[in-house]
Amino acid sequence: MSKTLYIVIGATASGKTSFAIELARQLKTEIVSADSRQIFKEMNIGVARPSEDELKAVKHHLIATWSIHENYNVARYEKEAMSIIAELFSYYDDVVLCGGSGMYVNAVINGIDDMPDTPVELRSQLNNELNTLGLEVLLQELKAKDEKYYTEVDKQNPRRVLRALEVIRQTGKPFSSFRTEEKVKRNFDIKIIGLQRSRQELINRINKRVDEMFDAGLLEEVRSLVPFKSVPALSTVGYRELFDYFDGKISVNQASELIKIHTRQYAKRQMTWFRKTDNVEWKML
RNA sequence: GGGGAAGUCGCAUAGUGGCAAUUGCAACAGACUGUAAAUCUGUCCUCUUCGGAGUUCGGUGGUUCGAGUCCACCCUUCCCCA
Repeated sequence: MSKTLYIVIGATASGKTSFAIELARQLKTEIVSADSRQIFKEMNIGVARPSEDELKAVKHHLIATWSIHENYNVARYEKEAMSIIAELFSYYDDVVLCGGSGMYVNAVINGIDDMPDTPVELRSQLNNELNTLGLEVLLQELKAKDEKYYTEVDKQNPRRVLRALEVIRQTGKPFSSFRTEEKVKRNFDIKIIGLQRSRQELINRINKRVDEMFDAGLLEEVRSLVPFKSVPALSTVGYRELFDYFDGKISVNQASELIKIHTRQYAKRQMTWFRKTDNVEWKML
C-alpha cells in the first residue's frame, strides 16, 4: 500500500489550520506542523497556534515542543519531522503536514544537505566581527576560503555571508562543498495543496486575527517574554512590535497597526516563496 | 479683527536660484540550504527602442539664462492675541 503525505501550504491567516484539520479527519490521520514559531512552547497567541479544541480534534505534532531557549533550526526540524512522519506511516496510509514556513516545508519535500550547525559562541564571535570590522572584511575572508560560494552569495546579506563563514571556520572546508543541493527522494507520495485567498480577503482576515490576538491576551503573553526578547525566536511579528511598546517607543495602537502591516508583508513573502514550489494544487478559498 | 508659521511625488520628511527633487514608512516585484514570522535586493510622477522624452513642488501672475527655492496677489491649514 502506498503512503501519501498531504502538505497544506499557504500564507498566514489563509485558513491552513482548519483546512488541515478537516483533511486529517477525512483521512483519519494526524497532523505534523511545519511552523518555525508554533514549535516553541512559550509562543502561543502571537503565532496563532491552533486552539485547545483544535489540538484535541486531531493529534498535532511539533507544536509547542521546544523552548525558545533552544537553538532550533531547519535541519533539526527536518530530522524530527521525518522521523515522526515515518512513525505515523506505520499506523496510517496518509499523513497531513501543515505549515507556513516555506523553508521547513521545503526541507520535508526535498531534504536538506548535511552540514554542521553553528555553535553559539562562533555565531556571536562572527556577529562581533561584523559590527567591528564590517561586512567587507568578512566578504574577503569568504572570497579567500570559498571562491565558488563568494560568487553566488548575496553579498549584501550579512546573514548569508556569516553562515558560510560559520561552516568554513568550523570545518576548514568550503561552504560550497557541503551544498550539493541534491533533492532527496522520499519513500512516500507527496501531494501539495496550496491555499489562496484574494488579497483583500487575506488583509481582512489578518486584521481580524490581530484584533482577536489582543482580545485573547497577546499583551500579557508578550509581557512575560520581555526578559528574553533578544532570543532569535522572539524576533517575530507580533512580538517585536510589542517589545517596542513595552519599551515606551510606540503606543499599543501603533503596535497593533504595525503588527497588521508586518503580517501582511510576511504573507506576501510566503506567497512569493510558495509560488515557485512545484506541483502545487492551488485552491482559491 | 490683529500677529505669527506653513502648504513638496499615498503618508511623513529634506531641499533657500541649476532638481525629476533627500530620507523614512507604506505599496509593488523578487531572492533565499541551519536566525526563515528571520535576513536581503529592485522599482516606486508619466511614457520609453532604457539612451532619453514629457509633465511636477497649493493657485495665478511676475523677476531671472534658469524658480520648489525670490516678489505680488489669491486659496487653504495651524498657532498666539482678541
